[in-house]
Amino acid sequence: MIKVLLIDDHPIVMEGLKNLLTRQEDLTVAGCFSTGKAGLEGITTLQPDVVLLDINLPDISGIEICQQVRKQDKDVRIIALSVHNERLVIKNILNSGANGYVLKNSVGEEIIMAINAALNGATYLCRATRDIVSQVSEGELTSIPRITRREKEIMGLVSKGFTTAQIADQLFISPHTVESHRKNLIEKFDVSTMTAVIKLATQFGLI
Amino acid sequence: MIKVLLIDDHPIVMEGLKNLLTRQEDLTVAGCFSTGKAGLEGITTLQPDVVLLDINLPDISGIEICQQVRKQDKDVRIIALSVHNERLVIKNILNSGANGYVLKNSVGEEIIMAINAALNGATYLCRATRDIVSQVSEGELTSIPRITRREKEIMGLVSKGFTTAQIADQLFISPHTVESHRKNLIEKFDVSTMTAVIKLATQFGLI
DNA sequence: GATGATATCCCTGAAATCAGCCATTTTTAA
DNA sequence: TTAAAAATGGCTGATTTCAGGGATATCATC
Repeated sequence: MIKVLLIDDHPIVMEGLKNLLTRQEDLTVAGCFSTGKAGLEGITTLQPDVVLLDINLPDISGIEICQQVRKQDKDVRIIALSVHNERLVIKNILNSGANGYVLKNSVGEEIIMAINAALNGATYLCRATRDIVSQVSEGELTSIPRITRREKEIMGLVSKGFTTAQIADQLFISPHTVESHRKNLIEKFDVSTMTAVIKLATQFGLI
Repeated sequence: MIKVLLIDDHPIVMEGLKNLLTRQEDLTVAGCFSTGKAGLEGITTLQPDVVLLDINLPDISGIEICQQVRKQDKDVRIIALSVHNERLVIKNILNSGANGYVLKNSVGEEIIMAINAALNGATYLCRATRDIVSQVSEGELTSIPRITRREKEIMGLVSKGFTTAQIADQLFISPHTVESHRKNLIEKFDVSTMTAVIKLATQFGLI
């Protein structure tokens, strides 16, 4: 019996996954967790064979969870779930040690296939994702950067339409400092404008 | 027996909803649709009592569906489902004639409560949403603007980091025209920068 | 104690955006 | 068919952002 663990903060999605998995005779749902922290502990204590992991979690990002699990040298198979079909996410989650990537708007069969592929040591990517990956040469894809608390704060204010000067006023810091954070963000995301930063950050659930 | 119709493009969410609803003895799932177009037809032919409607659909937005149903003078109850908890969305969906708003990360019981409230002629808002609405005076909330195809195209390119001149080149139009579109977008979204436009557009699934 | 990451601050000049106007043509809807 | 909406193009000037260099203080971790 293959033990599957679910990590997703949407109870309805969780319900759907549970329903889907329990229909499979060779699978059993070992545990369900709605936060990254609880999920990590669950992986340690329950020792599942496969983890279905939502990327956008309220506390820790799925990517970080992936990395932490891999650091612990566990050979559990991880299949990432996401609503977004973005190059950066795909590249990053796979680099973090995931064994599959399935969009939430894919059909249930795809998830079963992803689980089976992962168990066989393969990596399953849903159709739309596969196209993207094959289109792009590896070098083009960069990683989702690690963002500091202050940078997150700046992004939030920028995305609300505040200018550098206004943000500086609100945070009681110099406009120069805000400028520095902007520049760092543009560099970290490897883009050329803050608009692009905001789009990515919004998609990744960073703001 | 209360007939419920589901419109959502995520099969897993659909599965979860179906599972949740069939556990209720007084409810029956009359139909499931994954696109707005099919959903609208379903409402006409199946005459459900309640519709659970995802806001972010691939073809027509949930808000437009709401408006169209109301224009046809149907007294079906509509409960909006969304992952986002944004003022604009809430205001707009309620103005479009929805009888409830539930976030997808809320528990199943909330959806049942929303259905019951809607059937009693009440409007149910999940907790997080209620707070937002009560915080803000009606006047502060504006509407999600209607965006043209060209404007959508411009937003997409802006969000990728292209400058006005680069976009003009790509679309074989004058930079002045691109400027016009930018200005219209900023005005339509009632914000002061394109960064804010992009954040909202991303959240609303417009790009 | 050293190292690295974070947060703070400064400068200049080029490039881009935004605000405020207006006008024409084509397409769509009433 | 008439009116409204969309897409196109234009101008000026003020404001803002971006690129490119810096520097210093703090804090945690190793």
